[in-house]
Amino acid sequence: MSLTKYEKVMNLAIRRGFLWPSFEIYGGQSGFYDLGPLGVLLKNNIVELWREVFVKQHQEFVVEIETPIINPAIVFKASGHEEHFTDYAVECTSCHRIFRADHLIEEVLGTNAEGLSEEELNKIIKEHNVRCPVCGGELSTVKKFLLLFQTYIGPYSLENLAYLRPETAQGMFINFKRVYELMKRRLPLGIAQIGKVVRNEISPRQGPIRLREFTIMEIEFFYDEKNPQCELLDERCSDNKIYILTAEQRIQGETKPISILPSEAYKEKIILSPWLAYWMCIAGKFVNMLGIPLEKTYFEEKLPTERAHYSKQTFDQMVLVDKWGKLEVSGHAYRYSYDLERHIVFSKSDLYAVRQLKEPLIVRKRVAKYDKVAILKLFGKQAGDVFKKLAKYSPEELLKILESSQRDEIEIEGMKIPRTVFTVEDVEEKIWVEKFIPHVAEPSFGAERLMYITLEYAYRELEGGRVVLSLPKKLAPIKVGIATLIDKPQFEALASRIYNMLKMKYYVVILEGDSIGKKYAYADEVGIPFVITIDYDSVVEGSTVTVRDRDTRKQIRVPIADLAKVIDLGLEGKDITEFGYPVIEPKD
RNA sequence: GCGGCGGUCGUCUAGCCUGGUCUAGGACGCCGGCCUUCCAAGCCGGAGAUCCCGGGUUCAAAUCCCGGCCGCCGCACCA
Repeated sequence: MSLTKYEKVMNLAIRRGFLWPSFEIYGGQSGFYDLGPLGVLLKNNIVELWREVFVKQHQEFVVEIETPIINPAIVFKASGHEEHFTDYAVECTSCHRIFRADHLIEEVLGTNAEGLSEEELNKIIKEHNVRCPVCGGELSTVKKFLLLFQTYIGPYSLENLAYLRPETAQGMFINFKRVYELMKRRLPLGIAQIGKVVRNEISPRQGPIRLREFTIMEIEFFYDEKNPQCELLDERCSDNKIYILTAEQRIQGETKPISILPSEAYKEKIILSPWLAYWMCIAGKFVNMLGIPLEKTYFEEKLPTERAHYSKQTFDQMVLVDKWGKLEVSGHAYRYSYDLERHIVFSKSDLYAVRQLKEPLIVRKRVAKYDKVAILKLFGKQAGDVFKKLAKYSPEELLKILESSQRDEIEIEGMKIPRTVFTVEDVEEKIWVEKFIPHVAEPSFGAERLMYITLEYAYRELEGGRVVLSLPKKLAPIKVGIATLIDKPQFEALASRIYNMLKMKYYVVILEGDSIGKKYAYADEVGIPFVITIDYDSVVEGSTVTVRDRDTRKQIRVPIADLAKVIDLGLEGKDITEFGYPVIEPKD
C-alpha cells in the first residue's frame, strides 16, 4: 500500500521534529499540535516573512500591535460572536450524549426548528416529550454551546465572565482610536497582529489543519470608503493576475476560476473594496514566496449563507493540496463598518475618524443670539451670572427654549430674562470636517496551515526513495550543514572550527552519518539549503571548502573566509555557481 | 456529535478470520564499531513493541466481546 503525499509529509514532519500531536503520553487530544525544534524555526520564518511583506513593506501606514488573548465578555458581545458563535445543545441525563437541540427536534418531529430561541426549543421538547434517541433517557434543558472558550477573570462570578479570542481582530478594533491618533489621524491605516487564537471546535479531525488553538496573522485595514486612496492597487498589482472563483460562478456550478487583474476585479465590482483587492494581490505574492506556484492557488468567494456575520464579502484563499483537494489558508473579509459601529454602541466611545472636506459643507440654520449690552444694562452686577448660564446653551438650544414659551420673560435655571434681549437670525455655517466610520478590509492568515502547505509543496521524492525538502531557502529552519568527507580527527577539527564561526549567524548543524551520501541525504530531507564539505583539499591547504546547493547538487570551492558572504547571497536566492568560484558538477 | 472502518518497535508492516507453536517476525531507520577521496544500497554487533487504554469471556487473548481515547472516510457543524 502506498502512502498518500499527506501521509508522507506528515511522517517526515513528525519523524524529524517539525510537529506532532499534543498530549501524546495521555492518549492525545484532537485539535492540538506541538511544534518541535524544526517546526518552531520554520513557523518563525514564515511569520517573519509575513511581517516583512505585510507590515515592513507598508510601514508608512501599517503598524503591528499585540493585545490579550483573554477578553472580558463584553468584547465578544459587541463583536456579535457571543450571539453568532453559538449552537443549542441538549444532554441526555442518563447516557450523557449531547445533541444539537434544533436538529434533534427536526429529526423527531419532522418540523423546521432552525433559528428558534432557547425558550422555544425548551417548550417544544417538553410539550412533545422528546427523549434521547439513543437510550430513551430524559433530556436536560437546552444549553447554549458556544464555540468560544470561556473562563473567568478573577473570582468566579458572572460579571467576571471572559472569553478567549477566536480572532485577533477585536484587539485592533478596540484600539482603533489610539492607533489612529498615533498615526496622526491619517487614513488609510492598517493595524496588524500576530497571535494565538482559540476556537472550541465541535470535532476537529484534520490533523494539524483544523486546530482548536492556532496562530493567526491578520490586518484590520481601515480606510475612508469615499476616498480609499488605493493607488497601490494599480502601482503594485498590475503585473500579475489573480484567480477568482466568484459566488455567482459557484452557484452555477462552475469550478474553473477566472483570471483577472486585481484592479480590474475591483472596477468590475467583482471585489467590492479596493483595499480588499490590494491585500488579495499581496496575499497571492506572499503565498507564492512560500513555494506555491500561482496557478495552484485561487480565491473562492463565499456565498452569502457561508459568510461570517460581520462580512459584506469574503474570499478564501485556497491552495491546491493533495489530501483535501483545496485548503483555505487565508480569509479576506470586507468587514465594512460593522465592528467599529458595534463597539461605538457597546462602549459608548467615539471611534469615528475625521474626514477633511474639499469644499465646506454649508449648513443654514436658525439660531437665537442675545444682546450683551442690553443684559448688562438690565442686570447690572448680576450680568456675569446671566452670561455664565446662557453660555451653557448652544444658539440652537436657546432658540428652542424661546420657541417653547409664549411669555415675555423666559426662565433659564431660575433666572428670568426678558425676551427682548434675544434676536433670532438665520446663519450659515461652514463645516470643513465630518465624522465617519472607516470601512475595514481584513486579510487573515493561519500560520500552521501555511506551514503545512509550505512543507507539502517543498516535498520532493527522487528515484530511490530519496526525499528533498526543497523549502524556499529563506524559510529553511537550518541554513547550513557541515559535513566531513571522512570522519578523521583533522576533518572533524576543521568542521568544528567552521561550526563555531557560523553559528553566531545561522542555525547550523554538523552532519553525521556512515557516508558523505547519507549526510547529504539527511540534509536534503530536512531542507538544509547549503552543505559545506570538508574534503582532503580543505585539510591539506586548510583554507577552502566546498559549498553544495541542495536543489542543484552543484558545489563550488570557496575560501573559508568567504563562506558567510556566499551563504548570505545564496539565501537571498542567488545562484551560487555564478559567483566566480570553481564549480563542481554533481556525480551520482 | 452520528454512521462505517482502523490502531502491532521511530516508520512501513507480518500475525487477527480459524485463541495456545508470539518470551510478537521482517524491512527501513536508530545506536556502537569497521570500511570509506562526494550523493542514503558494504561488514560486525546492539538497543528498541505495557500488541492504543480499561474492562469482560476463557485454563489461555495481539487475536473474541463491551466501553473509552486517537485516527481515517461519509454526514452534520465550522472565523
